[in-house]
Amino acid sequence: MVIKISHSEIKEKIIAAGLKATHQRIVIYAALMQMCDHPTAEKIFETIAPANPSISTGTLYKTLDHLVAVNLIAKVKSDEGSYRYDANVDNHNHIYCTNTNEILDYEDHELDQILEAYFKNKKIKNLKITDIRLQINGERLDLKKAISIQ
Amino acid sequence: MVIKISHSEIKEKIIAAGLKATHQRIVIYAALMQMCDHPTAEKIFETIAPANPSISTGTLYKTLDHLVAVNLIAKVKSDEGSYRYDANVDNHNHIYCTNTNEILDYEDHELDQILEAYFKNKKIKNLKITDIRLQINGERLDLKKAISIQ
DNA sequence: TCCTAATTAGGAATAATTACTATTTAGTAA
DNA sequence: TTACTAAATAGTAATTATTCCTAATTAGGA
Ligand SMILES: [Mn+2]
Ligand SMILES: [Mn+2]
Ligand SMILES: [Zn+2]
Ligand SMILES: [Zn+2]
Repeated sequence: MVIKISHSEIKEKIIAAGLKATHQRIVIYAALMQMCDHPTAEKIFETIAPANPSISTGTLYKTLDHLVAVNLIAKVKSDEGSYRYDANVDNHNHIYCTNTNEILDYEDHELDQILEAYFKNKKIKNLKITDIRLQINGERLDLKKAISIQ
Repeated sequence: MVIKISHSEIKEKIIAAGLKATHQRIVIYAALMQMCDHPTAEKIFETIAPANPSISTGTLYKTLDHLVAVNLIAKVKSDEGSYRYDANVDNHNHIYCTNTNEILDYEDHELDQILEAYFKNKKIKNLKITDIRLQINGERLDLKKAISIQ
């Protein structure tokens, strides 16, 4: 999902999260918001580099860490070597496409409620559950068509 | 869960999976079976190295890949930089402990059935679901005590 | 405007993994 | 048993993703 949001709104979100709204942070956060495919750090770098050739990879990684720390973005595990990032921090699940390496969002309020209800009773001793995420692994059948939730 | 299995049974499992049962593969697979904490490649290396000083990291990684490919073991994503491995390939979920970096098994047949039933109706267009895994993230409260499912 | 801590650029260093290549081995067939 | 061959391995170099380092710059408050 592409999130349509103005430059100044991004600035405000960064400040509200307790960070200085530097040019680098705004650029990186704005770029990730436009990218709906859970990009790697490298992909984000390639996206912002043409217009911002002076932003270094050191800054990119540190900025991504900062944004994760204040919960403006999320770090997503992947099956390849590198992590991927997500501008959507609302509770949602991911579809991992094993043949295309796509990571797609799967939002399903009904399922969230089922799981919430289930784990309300099913206590795990000595563990405070912070969140529960579903990882749906599968194969995209027709590579010419997109995957879509009915 | 520690899987109690004899050396020759391991050998047979490797052959049944279509691989040559070499000393290296038997040692690596046997080691992982004894380790219930989803170890990293490095941890496995440290475990086998004293008794098998000639097994190289190249062989270890290639062997782990082979065992994953034939579905004798599973590669498990982690929040730190390295992957972790699991001798249990039966469908089960993982508890990720954010403060201790433990990865624990969470087996729950009742939950499996709920999810299976749910996704039987909820079709996702153009996707063949291969499996659905739950990632339970949480914090271990008392570091002196273990986490246990009630 | 001045000050200072925070941030950044640029690049070196590290960690995990993969790639490479010469040597060894397992399994098969003569 | 021996010979053969493809597969596997050891040892190590290379690569990839990420982190670390340090001097310079900057943001934002006094
Ligand atoms: Mn998303
Ligand atoms: Mn296990
Ligand atoms: Zn997402
Ligand atoms: Zn497991």
